[in-house]
Amino acid sequence: MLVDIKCSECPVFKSSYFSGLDPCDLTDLYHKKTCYVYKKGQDIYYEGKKPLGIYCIQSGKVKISKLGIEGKEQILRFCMPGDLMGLRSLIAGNTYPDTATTFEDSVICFINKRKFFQTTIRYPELSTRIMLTLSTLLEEAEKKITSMAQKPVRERLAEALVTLDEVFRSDGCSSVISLSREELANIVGTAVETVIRLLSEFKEERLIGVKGRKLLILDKKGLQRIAKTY
Amino acid sequence: MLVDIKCSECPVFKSSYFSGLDPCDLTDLYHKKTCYVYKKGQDIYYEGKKPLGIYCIQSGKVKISKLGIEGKEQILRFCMPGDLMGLRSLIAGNTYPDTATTFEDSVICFINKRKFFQTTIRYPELSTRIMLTLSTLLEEAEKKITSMAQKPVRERLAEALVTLDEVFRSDGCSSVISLSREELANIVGTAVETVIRLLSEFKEERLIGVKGRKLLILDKKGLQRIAKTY
DNA sequence: CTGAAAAACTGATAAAAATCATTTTTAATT
DNA sequence: AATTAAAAATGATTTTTATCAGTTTTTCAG
Repeated sequence: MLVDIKCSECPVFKSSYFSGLDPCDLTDLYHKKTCYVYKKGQDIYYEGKKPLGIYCIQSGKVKISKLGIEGKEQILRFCMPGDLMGLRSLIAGNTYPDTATTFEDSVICFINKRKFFQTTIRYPELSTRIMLTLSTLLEEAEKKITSMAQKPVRERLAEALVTLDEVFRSDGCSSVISLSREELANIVGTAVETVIRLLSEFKEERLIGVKGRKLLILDKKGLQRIAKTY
Repeated sequence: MLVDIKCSECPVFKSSYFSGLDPCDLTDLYHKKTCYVYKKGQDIYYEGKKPLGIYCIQSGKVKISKLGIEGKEQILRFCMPGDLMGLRSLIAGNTYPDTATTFEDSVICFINKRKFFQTTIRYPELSTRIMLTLSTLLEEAEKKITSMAQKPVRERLAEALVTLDEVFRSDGCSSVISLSREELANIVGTAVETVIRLLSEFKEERLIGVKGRKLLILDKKGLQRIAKTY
């Protein structure tokens, strides 16, 4: 598979952070970046590691998680093609506070720190976009804090399924969510058994379909009603 | 009380976002800003309102909260002198996703959108600092999500007390935390009665002192041990 | 295709936390 | 200083959720 393509020919280029660069800078970026192919389940970076640059997802999906009490995984969010990963730590100059793991086979480009900052300085609209991204992530995080603080597990699980549906949907068709029960528990903040019991309830209520590990959202409106996300 | 002082003479100037501005821009900023005096408990902005600029705290403390299920308050964080408030929404161009309420009598300056962006564009290091602030807030928020998901109430309350101690400490002396039990519950995500019972336990264990509404941290290390924040 | 390991599921029980009802204390106001 | 409203505290009870122990199903390497 050809992965080391020109940025201008990248499937995510139009909607990417770099769409505003002029051809010359774009060619330069292409020469400086490095493309890597990752198998499902591989770490791109991990908690405590020093950032050397940023990662841009060409294809695939990535899980961002954090270690909590006694090494228990807390899943924070998912990154999709076109997303930059590791922005935060690169900017703050800290080690990564979380771990990025591919969720399926993925192609991810690496741009080193110096090159990235050079480009950022030249393109103020890139800075603006980064601020926008950080702002959006922060708003989502604070919404999640509120859910965690105030909603019971059933509501949080419904909320998570609705969010996942949006993340995993390809085209218009209803998406298939393929996460282990444990991963669902690590998103919602509950025990695996509780997730299993609640999924059975949702299935009983014809809100979801269950086919082995794969979940199918059947009644998104119904789940949203349970989740109380208006 | 004289509040409409020159930015360069502001008590928080040295450590402020604007410390890098040259004298000319600083004078201009001073002429464009507006100072307001707020009584304790007043809203500076509220959820759903459109941002018209940003707020810079000259003196006082501000509580940032969000409405959750059935209007229940979720307290997200506190802002201190020198902090900018409302950055996020101004950048994202959205209505405020949260409410800022003074926690004590405060003096807060307002800088309108246009002026602020003019300045930001002229000073790349200001953009960088904003990105840094947003990054830090995001990291803290994601840490809090993990706590909410994985820690029992007792640990979360201990954690909140340690954080509050750092927020409210003036100089080196141990700080006095003056929040209602309900507000503590709205930080931690629990019921008021649970907070009351746990505070009694902490008092019993000589971790805190209770004098009416005022709490005194007696054994920060001990609380950190309970909170499991190493 | 088969067997072992992992994941999913089920039921019983325990623990944590919320809710409800009531009393006591504190703070604010006249 | 007395009055009153709000906040804090306490006890009993219920609900929610976690934990434990065991069974069934699925997945995947050989």
